[in-house]
Amino acid sequence: MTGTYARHDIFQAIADPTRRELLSMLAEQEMPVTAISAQFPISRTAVSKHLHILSEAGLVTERKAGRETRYKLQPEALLELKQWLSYYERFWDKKLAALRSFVESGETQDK
Amino acid sequence: MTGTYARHDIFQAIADPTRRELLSMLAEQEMPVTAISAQFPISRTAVSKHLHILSEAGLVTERKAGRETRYKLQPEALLELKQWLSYYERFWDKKLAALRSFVESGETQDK
DNA sequence: ATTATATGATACCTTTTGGTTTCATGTCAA
DNA sequence: TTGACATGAAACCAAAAGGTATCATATAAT
Repeated sequence: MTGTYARHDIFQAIADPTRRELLSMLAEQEMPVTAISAQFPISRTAVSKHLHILSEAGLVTERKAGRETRYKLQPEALLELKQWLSYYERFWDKKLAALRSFVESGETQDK
Repeated sequence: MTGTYARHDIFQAIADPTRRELLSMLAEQEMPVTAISAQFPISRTAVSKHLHILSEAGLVTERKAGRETRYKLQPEALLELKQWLSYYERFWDKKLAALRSFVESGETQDK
């Protein structure tokens, strides 16, 4: 955590397990920093830095409400990941198809 | 890169841009280390380390063939990522549904 | 007005990461 | 069997990452 939050992309953002936990915690409820960090063994400052990284990657939104800052999930940001993944899905689909036809041809031989 | 490759998970593995490039390069063809590293501006050793990390995460397979080691994509490993993502898809689906009904109710009022 | 709360900003520290260079080893070819 | 090629392994390095503690500031509550 560098202090100058220099453009983390979504892949880096979700690489950290703590940040993935943060995302799941913020999926259903909007929460302020103190309430969030109470759920973690690390300091409030550390949690706050993770939240900034997630925010920078567009995965959560920050909203000031009086003296607190409330965070919640911005699920649309995960679309980029979904698209990245979809490119590779065809490769595992291809392998599954190959396996299926192999099994089927095996059955044909047996009959 | 630590030398002792201590269990990288798939999220860490895909966090690095070089490693993501490696994956796309190995998606179609199986390739040996030297041929792979010729495509990158970094040293062969560095590429080799990235390949080990990907291999450890199950994203590529290593196969020794004579004096060379050939790598290729193991696309099934990405299933874990797909499952993680699918949990969040319902959140953005929910938002889309809310938006749609808002737009529709607006149209109703206009008529 | 004064105190307590919620958070951000800084400075600092340690470990991990991504990279390099050099050396060792196994394999192929002449 | 000697040399060239493909890799792995080790030692080392600078920068980034994750974390802490402390200080400053804005907002609420008494």
